[in-house]
Amino acid sequence: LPELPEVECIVRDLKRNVTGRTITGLKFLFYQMLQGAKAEEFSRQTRGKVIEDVERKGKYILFSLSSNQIMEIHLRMTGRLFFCSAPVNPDKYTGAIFYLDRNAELHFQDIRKFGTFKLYGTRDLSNSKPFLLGPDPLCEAFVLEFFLEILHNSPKKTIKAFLLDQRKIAGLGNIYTDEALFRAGVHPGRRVNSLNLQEKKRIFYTVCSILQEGIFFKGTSFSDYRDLWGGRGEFQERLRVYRRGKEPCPNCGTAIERKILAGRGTYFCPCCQPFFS
DNA sequence: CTCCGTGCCTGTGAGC
DNA sequence: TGCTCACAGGCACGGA
Repeated sequence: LPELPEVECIVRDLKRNVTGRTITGLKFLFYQMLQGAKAEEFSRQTRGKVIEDVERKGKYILFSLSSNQIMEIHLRMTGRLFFCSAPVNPDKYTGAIFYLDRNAELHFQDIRKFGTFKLYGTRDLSNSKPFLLGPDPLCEAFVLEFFLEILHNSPKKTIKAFLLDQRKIAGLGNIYTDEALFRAGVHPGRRVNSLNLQEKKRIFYTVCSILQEGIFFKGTSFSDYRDLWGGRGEFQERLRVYRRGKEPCPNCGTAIERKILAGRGTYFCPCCQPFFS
């Protein structure tokens, strides 16, 4: 499940390996990622274009192509990008192959086919989804004062729903949200307006630090995530509550609980993260 | 505004 | 062993 740290790792590797390369061809093996767009048209518009830059907005990957085009890829649940410097046979989950110059290939693979591709002009960028996201928690502008302000604007939301809302903050998913709240000692079902300043400060700090730690350990390969070369991250070994229902809390030994909150399987320690309103 | 359910997909693993 | 079925959670959408 690629969240901000996983997408950041992929984008860093893409920057080093595909920027400056020309897309010499694009072949589709399934079409769900196009969401109704015409494959032929998509291929025609990317063929011959130079990848000038790759960047991340939240969990979106944006390729800047020559002739002022942006290609947006979202990996959703099980999407992967796999780079190879020489041609390889696609596996059964490969949905698209970008042929690059010097014989390199970039394969898009997706078991569940939820991933999406979009293509638009740089002029339309301000109307695109990635531009409508909340602030990136790793950017310099994301300071405590700002976090307190946006929290203040959503008093009735639960803190878990708030952190997962990409219009408030961009990049957190289910794994890093649960881990950040555990480290902050805050129950995921708490309403934002029930949090005191200390708790808000701890959440701010743990959100920032958990994401940086996730990047440092090359992401969470709990199940599906792989890096640009198919390698695994290491952060799954450092998860303290996610998918550890019934196991003892690493702080106090109490059994970790699992409940559905904000529509997701949610893990927390009932002792270290007490609920009250 | 906010919450909730549904749809999109397929692999995994528990239980019978 | 082999079958069924709930579950995994990203985002969009419609309705309460």
